[in-house]
Amino acid sequence: MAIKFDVALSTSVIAFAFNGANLVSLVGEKSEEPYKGAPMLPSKWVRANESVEDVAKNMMKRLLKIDHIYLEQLNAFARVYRNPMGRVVNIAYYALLNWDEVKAVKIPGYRWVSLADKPEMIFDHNEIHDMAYERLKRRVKGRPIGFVLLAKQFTFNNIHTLYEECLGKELDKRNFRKKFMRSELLMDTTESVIEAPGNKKPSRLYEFNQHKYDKLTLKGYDFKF
Amino acid sequence: MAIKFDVALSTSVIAFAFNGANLVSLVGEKSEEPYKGAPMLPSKWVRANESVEDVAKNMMKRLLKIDHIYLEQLNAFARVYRNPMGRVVNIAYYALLNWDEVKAVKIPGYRWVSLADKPEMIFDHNEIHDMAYERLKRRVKGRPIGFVLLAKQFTFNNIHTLYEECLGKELDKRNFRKKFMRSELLMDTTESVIEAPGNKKPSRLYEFNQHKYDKLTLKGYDFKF
DNA sequence: TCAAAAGTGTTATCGCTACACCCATGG
DNA sequence: CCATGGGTGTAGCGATAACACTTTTGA
Repeated sequence: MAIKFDVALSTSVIAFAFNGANLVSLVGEKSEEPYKGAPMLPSKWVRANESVEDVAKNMMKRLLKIDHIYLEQLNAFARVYRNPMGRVVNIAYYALLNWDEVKAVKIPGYRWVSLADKPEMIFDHNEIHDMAYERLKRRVKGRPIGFVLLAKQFTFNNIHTLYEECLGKELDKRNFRKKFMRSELLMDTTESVIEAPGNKKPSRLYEFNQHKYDKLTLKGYDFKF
Repeated sequence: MAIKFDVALSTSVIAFAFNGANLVSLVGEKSEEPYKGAPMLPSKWVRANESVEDVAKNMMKRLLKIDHIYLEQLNAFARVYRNPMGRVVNIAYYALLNWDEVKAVKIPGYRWVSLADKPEMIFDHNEIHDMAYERLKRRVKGRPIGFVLLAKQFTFNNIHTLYEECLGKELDKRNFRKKFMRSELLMDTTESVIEAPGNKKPSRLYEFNQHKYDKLTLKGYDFKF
């Protein structure tokens, strides 16, 4: 049977970041008709001679002015009629970003939205986004991804809130700290900060232990909260 | 930017079954040049108006003469040069099959191989297969998939061996039984069989509890062996 | 009656959960 | 000196892991 090169290829990226209080994701808008101006995930066409992952990576790097990004394939979305213009296979990635690196960047037509404020998007992009969030929730349990999402130094509150956000439920402060400390992923620094303007007592700052982190990432461990 | 419909689409399926002693998977061979006769995963081209999942499903149904199959998307394989004939995006699925339903079917050019005997395959099919096996290992822990792989009735030995095979390690007989029983997924039947020709004492047969199974599948539980 | 596989309990340890108060600091 | 969030410990319980002998049956 002869090959028929009659399908178009696109890629979308669901980029998550954590702004200290909420998980946020990047939403763009369509620049052309049809649906011009409608919310959509950051997406790009992929040509026959381009690597899908590279296209996705470069799109994000250009948008966010960063030179490194954590990307993972989410799924291929390939329903026949997902795009009214023709058969488009979308290979979607999900990305985790460090908020400090991206919060200052202003990109016309793009904005960070919390999960609660996520707008209706075109095509099957809502579905893609939902799947990415589900994946994130699972990943949080299986890998110490917190460190990708947090700044180099962070308070215990930061990481505690992050986990609560990702899992969508409250976690006991003491138990959480104990478990995390047992993992030896955190290193105490001697520094501390006043997190919020009104706060009185400063919080200690932590860094993460890259060595331990690499070992755990490799093995794929099990944090069960 | 105008859409370019210049990519070809294919699908491959990694079909696992459990023959009572080993996990096996289905390997075919290429029917045309180049690489005619070379081992490959069961695969099909997908036309612009076809659903990828349907093509995958129907391929397996026709091959194995079954009318239902458990299928799950594994990943999209899309490297530019994965196929020397041109840009082919492969959306791969992994399937779990009941050995009793498929063992008798003889398909020219296809054979079941144990993981140890898996041959070198064309393109990136080795990589696809490896990823499928990794997925299976994770799924075994997270869901009671054993029931998809086993016949309607099975001995405790069957399910014990299956889990050992999937996880690639030995599991204590008594602890395994206790844990599995606690889950209430198994129902004792009054029947028993002589498993192997030489065996003396017959083994009790179990069925699984569909009701409990559905609830657990839904929740996505946690079997930690 | 023997060989072979089936089937069964106990104990020590570890991790999880639930829960409430003191501490340090800036205002 | 007080208000605010930061930081800490313990006890009970349930799950896990390690471990070896008895039972049933066919030959």
